[in-house]
Amino acid sequence: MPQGAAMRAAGPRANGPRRRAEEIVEAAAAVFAEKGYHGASTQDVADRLGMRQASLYYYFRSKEAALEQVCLRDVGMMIERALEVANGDGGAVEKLSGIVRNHLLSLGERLAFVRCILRERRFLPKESRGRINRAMRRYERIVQAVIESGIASGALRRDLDARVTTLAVFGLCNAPVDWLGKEPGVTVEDIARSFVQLLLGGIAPGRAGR
Amino acid sequence: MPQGAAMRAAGPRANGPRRRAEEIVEAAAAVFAEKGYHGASTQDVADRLGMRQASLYYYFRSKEAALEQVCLRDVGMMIERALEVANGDGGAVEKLSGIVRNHLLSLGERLAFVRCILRERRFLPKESRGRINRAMRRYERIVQAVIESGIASGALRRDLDARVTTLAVFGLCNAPVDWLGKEPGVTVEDIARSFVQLLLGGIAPGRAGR
Amino acid sequence: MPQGAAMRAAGPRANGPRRRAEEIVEAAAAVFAEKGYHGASTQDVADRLGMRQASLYYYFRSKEAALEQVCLRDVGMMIERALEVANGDGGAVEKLSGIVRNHLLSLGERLAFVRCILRERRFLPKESRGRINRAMRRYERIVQAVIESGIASGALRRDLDARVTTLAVFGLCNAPVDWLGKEPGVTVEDIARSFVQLLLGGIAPGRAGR
Amino acid sequence: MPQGAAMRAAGPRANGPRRRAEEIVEAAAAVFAEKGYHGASTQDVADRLGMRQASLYYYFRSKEAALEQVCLRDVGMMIERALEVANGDGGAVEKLSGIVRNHLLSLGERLAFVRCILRERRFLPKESRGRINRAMRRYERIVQAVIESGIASGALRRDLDARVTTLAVFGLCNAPVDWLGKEPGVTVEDIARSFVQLLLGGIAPGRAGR
DNA sequence: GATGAATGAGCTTTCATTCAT
DNA sequence: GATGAATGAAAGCTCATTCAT
Repeated sequence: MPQGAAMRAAGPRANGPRRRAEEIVEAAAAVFAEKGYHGASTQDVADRLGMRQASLYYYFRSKEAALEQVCLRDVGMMIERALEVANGDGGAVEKLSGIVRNHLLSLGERLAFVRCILRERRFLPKESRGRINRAMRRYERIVQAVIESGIASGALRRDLDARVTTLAVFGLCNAPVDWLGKEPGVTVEDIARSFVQLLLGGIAPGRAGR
Repeated sequence: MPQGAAMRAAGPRANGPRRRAEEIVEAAAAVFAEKGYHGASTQDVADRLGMRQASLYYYFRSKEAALEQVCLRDVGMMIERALEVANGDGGAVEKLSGIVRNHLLSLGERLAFVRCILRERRFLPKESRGRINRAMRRYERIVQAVIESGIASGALRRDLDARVTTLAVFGLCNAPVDWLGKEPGVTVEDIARSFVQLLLGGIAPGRAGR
Repeated sequence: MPQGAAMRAAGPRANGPRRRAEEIVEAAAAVFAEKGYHGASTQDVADRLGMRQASLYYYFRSKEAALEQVCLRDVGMMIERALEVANGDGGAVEKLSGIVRNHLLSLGERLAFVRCILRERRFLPKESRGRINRAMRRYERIVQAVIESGIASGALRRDLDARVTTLAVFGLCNAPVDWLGKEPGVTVEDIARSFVQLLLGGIAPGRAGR
Repeated sequence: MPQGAAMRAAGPRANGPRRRAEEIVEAAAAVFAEKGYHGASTQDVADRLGMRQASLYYYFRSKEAALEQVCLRDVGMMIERALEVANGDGGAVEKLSGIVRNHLLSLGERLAFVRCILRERRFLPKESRGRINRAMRRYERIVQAVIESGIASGALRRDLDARVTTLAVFGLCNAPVDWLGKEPGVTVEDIARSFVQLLLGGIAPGRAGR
């Protein structure tokens, strides 16, 4: 368990000053992911940091503001990774494989954050929720563009509905959020390999003349 | 609150006494699905029924008990439907198609309930959460058994990992919980057709000799 | 001290149900008057009633709402009394005397309320503050109209500025809010008599030809 | 809050060190007058100075100490002005006019301070409140002495109650604290003239033989 | 069956204050 | 002189729950 132990600061101030805010965002992500935004208290977050609850408010205007930070933290990075792949060389199949693999890698590395983005962002107030949603739609559009161009070029099956396919890809790739780490013997790499295999070829054996 | 006059709805009343409890479960499902279990108050549930908040406690011992009822309501039905298909005639491909279609139909009909089962059951206390989890695992096992027999019989690709494939099927089929009704022009039927198509054949065109 | 002792309810429920809200308004008035709105806590109000603090919120949406009730409670009555006099018989001098006397009587009877109206209403949110201010201005206008008609008729000195005179009358009549009950041997009746005497004749002896 | 860059105002700084404390007293007076002592935060005071909140504590031991400074600041000056007039030449009528005029002038010049003295001093702890109260009573006694001697000499009406008259004079003279600056077209000079006129002659026309 | 009244526990947030630097 | 960081205490408010009626 890479998170349970040893995170109590040595005294007040042990890391750089900018770092403290990030520590809080990380603790908030972990706590919100575990208990849900509304099920978690700011005290829970403080406990995880060995901090007094009131001190959190030195760094964040409100609990909501902390959730917003959590949700914004990695969205940008995931989009950039996807964009790089989408703008790189290779056909639609290679691109999609790359995007899926990257997505699952991010998910494995930053599970708490992704959980918050997917499940807790809806509790944000309208405005900041809008900001996250726009980012997510940008991400979706990148993937959908790859799929559309694949369909057009014949790299993907011509009878696909691009929109539903995009939603399906995301649904599939986000699913591990619910069970990652709980399925013994299943690593992110396993999942990535299996999902790519499944997405591209399906679960039925090759259909020669279809 | 001393708010003088009445508010009794004319409609809902006049049904049997057993029916009232079900109305409450339905209201709770809707409210918990919309606001999250912890984000919803019992007052929210009462409001939706034109009832006083204290009256809910005539029907339910606690908020948690209501959530448990919500989560248990349809799980049984979904399992039965899956079992029927699994025990019926046809190969693994047909069975899987049938199960996916049924699942999506249930999801479309009882969206609020499924949302609660998927997202809110984790807030139940250990014991009742265990009960739901056991039901879900029974459901999964039915599907996994179909997949395993399909792999064994060659109806499905032999290089699949049955466990991950099962998780993938569920991940895919549960995904619409997040966007059903928000994607204009996409019906449950569309989704079912697309998902079956995708699951079985993947998104890349047929690969003759693999 | 007509308020210090014996107000603890015998059990829960001892007075009528509508009465409870009024008791709270009265307690709030007393507490806000004594400690200032921001210096008083809802706990202080609850303590004075032998009630739990949370129970206040069964009757009032917020601390601010309680202050609003306090401020609105007697304003209407004071205006009505003034209107009655203003619309009654008699010259401007008699009317003004009557209004001053009534005002001081109200002030003596409902000291805590008047203190809140005068000192604490400014802490209300814009909207409800506006409501109180409008009532106060209506009150002022009644008095100013009497003064203006008095000046016009010659019942009052012709060289007066009606506006400043009105403000002066109110300033004088509200002043006892700061010391009523603290000046030994000075009753409301004394004050009323003295103020009328002063207002009408001033403190210098009669000036025959001015 | 980790807010990187500077905010030091170019203007205020560069004065002597003693001056800074006075700036703070002035800012505190303005803020306390506007929001009330308990409604104002030390942050509000710091904001008004472009200062960090913690820095205030270099100059003042506590918020209360700042209020005490505010309340003491001008009381002495007002008393001295009153004493000068009281000990000067002229009859009671002239002296009273002078005192009233001076009081209103002070009030106009130092509105925030006077507001705090009148409305906020009651929130001081016993001891320092006592100090202010003693000063106020000294002030009152000076005025009351003038009134008493005026009554004795016949310069003022013989049927007056000296105590109530003193309270009335103060009540009247302090009233503008509530509306000064909000009554369009009314200057301190107007008020002074009107109040003297009113106090001495009342609002009814001269009564020759009373 | 249903509700008005009440409450204990807990929540987010604010704030005056301290202190090392 | 001034400040960033932290904190204890308390505030207003919400909420699930209880209970007499």
